[in-house]
Amino acid sequence: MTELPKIYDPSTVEDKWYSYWLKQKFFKSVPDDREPYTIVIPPPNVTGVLHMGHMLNNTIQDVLIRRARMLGKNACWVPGTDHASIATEAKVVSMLKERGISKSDLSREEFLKYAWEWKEKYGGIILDQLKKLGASCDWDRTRFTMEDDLSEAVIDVFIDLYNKGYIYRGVRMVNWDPQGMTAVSDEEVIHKEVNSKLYFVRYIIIDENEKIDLNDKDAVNQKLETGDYITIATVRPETILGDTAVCVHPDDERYKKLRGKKAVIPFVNRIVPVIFDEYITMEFGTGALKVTPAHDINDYNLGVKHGLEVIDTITPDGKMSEAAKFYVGEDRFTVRKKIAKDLEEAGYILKVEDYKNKVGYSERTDAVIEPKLSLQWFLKMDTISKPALENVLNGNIKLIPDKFLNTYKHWMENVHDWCISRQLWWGQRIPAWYDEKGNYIVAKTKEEAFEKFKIQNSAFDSQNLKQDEDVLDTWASSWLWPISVFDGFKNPNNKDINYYYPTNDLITAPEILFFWVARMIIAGYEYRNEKPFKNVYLTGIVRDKLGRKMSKSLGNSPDPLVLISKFGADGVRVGMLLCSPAGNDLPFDESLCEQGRNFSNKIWNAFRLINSWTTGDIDTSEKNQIAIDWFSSKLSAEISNINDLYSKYRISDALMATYKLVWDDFCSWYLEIVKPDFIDGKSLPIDSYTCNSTIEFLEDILKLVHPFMPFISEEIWHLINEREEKECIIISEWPESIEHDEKILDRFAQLQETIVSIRAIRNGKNISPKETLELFIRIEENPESKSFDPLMKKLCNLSSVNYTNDKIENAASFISNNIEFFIPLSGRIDVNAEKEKLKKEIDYNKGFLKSVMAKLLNEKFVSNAKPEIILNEEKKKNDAQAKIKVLEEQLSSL
RNA sequence: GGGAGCUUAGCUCAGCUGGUUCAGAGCAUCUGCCUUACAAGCAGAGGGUCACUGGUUCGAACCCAGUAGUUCCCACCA
Repeated sequence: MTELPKIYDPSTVEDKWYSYWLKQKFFKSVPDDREPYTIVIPPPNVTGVLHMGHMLNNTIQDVLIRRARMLGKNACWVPGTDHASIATEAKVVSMLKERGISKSDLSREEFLKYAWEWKEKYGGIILDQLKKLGASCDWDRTRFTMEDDLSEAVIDVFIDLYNKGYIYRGVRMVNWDPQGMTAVSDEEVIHKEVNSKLYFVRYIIIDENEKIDLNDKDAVNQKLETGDYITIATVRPETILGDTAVCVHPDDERYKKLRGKKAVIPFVNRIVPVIFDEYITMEFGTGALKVTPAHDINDYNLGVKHGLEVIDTITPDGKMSEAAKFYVGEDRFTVRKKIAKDLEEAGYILKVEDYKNKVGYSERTDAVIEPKLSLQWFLKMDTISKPALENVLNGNIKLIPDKFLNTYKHWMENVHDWCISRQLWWGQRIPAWYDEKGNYIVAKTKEEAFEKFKIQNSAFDSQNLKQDEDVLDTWASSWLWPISVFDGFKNPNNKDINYYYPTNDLITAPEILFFWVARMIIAGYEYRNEKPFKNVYLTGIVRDKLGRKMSKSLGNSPDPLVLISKFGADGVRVGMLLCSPAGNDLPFDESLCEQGRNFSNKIWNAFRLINSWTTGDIDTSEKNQIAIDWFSSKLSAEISNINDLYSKYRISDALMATYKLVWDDFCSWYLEIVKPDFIDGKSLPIDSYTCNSTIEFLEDILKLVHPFMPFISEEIWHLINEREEKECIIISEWPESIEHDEKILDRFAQLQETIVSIRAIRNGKNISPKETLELFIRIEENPESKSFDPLMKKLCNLSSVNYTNDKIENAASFISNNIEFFIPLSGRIDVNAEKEKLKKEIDYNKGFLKSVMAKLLNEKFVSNAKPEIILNEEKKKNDAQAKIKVLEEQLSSL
């Protein structure tokens, strides 16, 4: 018997077992005859560091993987990282900036060299951090979305989709991020409500052929004074520089007279047409709209419809362009203030109102998005997305929890074409090649492109084909992840993809349901004609105590590695899972990890107790036999309960059930019954049958605990016994639920109720736990009841258990299962207080009886309710009547 | 502007097709215990008008309608 510390110390244990598991290749998976169980990790950003969201997400994955492994499945968890084009490029740019290097000074190749250096240096950090958590990924399968094979898959898919007619190139209004200097997709724009100003600006109206000298201040003022103007409300006065029309509703009586007239753009003095369109909301603002086709999607559409000029007044980095003619080179927000002031001074502004509107922000850089016309690549979504909708709606792919079905459906039914090009360097470069005239061909290589050009035009001989400068959206590679990690593009019939695909569960955050999950499903059906996963488990968002999202800028996110060093990985895992039902936000608090750590310690000490026992040649007592029979049934019942919870993906509930099984049933009840007495400073020996049974129970319990707490379970597993090299809990068999005896469970539950009542009396009367008590039971002595006597004696510190036909005077009493119990307490009974207590109890039971009787006397109840319900009410009636009778007797005898 | 969800104990959440003493769990709180496995512990106790209002029903936390609060998603109203 080894001396074990009173407090479990995870620090040494965790690294030891993690490297042991690695050494034994327990995480490794290759196709075999077993049923596969597969998870592909949602690849974290290659530049990322582990945050609480990752912790939650990966803990859940590890729990599922470890349990599947124990269930005898071939568990395969594929790890990897995402190149995260815009986020990584931004990081590299700022890193270079610190070193005094500007991106614009570098060639594409030079920049990419720095970027790869950065990736090599920092790219693996997050995966190493996952190891600290205990993640049992098959590290030999680690993939990166920009490694050669995966990039090739992205390019091949692009070409394929282009050839199928799904990809097109077009001028579109895109969401332009002036800070990242790239287009971003609709999904990457976050709309926030902001306080703005609504400027009411007067536009002078003139007749079609009217000549007016707009530099003549007096002439202009006269126009404004005589009312020859239209007032237009705008929140973006700087876009006035790009106005090319004024628009009103054709039915608007106020503006009928404007037909055939022209408007003068203030300040710019450009003469533009007044157009009429039903798009206008007459009630909004003044019912008139200034049209800026280059900088607003609606205006753009109007422009297309009415053949308006497009003047692009804003540069890619958000400054006024040459075309704006004024304020050239100044930032758009500075110009907004300046032009407002200048217009005011020139008398064009009628009034300014406070106004709340929604403004789009870039998810990545938080810059205000500028709608901008540009030439981009798009993926047509309408037809390709159909199977992804159908197969989620029909339950072929399950969303957990299913409350996300509605939003999923809504999104998929209104899906927009996906802008897949990004004006960045870090990522897969678009395989389109241009000749000098700007004609292009989509092809994998320059040579292929050349050949294709030649097929179109045999005289083609341009040697200067240029590849598109843009790269593809990151999601254009991650949407292929479940297929590409198994090389399903390069080699679509390989052993791995055939075995592991479709994967089982995808664990991810609801925020990327559309970004990623939906698109993976689309790609799955397009390229494998099969779903990529069977279940999508959507985790909650980890928030702080104040309900705020954890973020770096708020500084409210604890460092997971610090938490692990404080509470142990097991403790943190339990802490994360304790209150995180699927789809619910998780208000994180360190105290949860503390609870997890305490649980580790509880298990540790249960083991310490068992470990301290010495066996002797003793018969098994009836008391111990009862405990063993009971716990055996209890364990079995709980295993099936826990299995059921897992099957419903109720992971926190499964954890809580495990927690209570260990803490309450095993430690507080079972061990307290069987542990040997302590006499003369020495623990008595225990019979070997009880000892062995207890160890078997402990082993099963450790197995149930293992998915949640891999380290401590493995540690104790090996402390129990010397084991073979590969005899580890991580690959042990998940315990089976054998048939259990409900009667044993019921009888023990009754016993527990009695014991709690006795302890309550002791506590209520302030009697020291050391003082023994006598118990009288008012029934005929019988063997079944008597068998519990030693057990009650031990757990309640009783000196004797007696059976009696009479009432006991001067005793505290209680009723349990319609049996009266007495504990003589001469001199410590307050008769009045007892009377009060009894009266209260009688009142309660009478009230209860009354409500039961009301039901039973109600004809409609008797005729409508199901027979078993009525029977139950009858039983309730009888029980209540019996109880009242006993209580009244007691009261009268006092 | 449209849509979806949520509201149960101080906190975080269970509560399956309306019916068992159904109002629950964990944590926190309070009381008493340093009882040789564990004070990171043991034993016990107190906490709730199930958001509000009405309806359906013999019976409602659960079904229906409305109201309020809250969260999320979608959307091009200047």
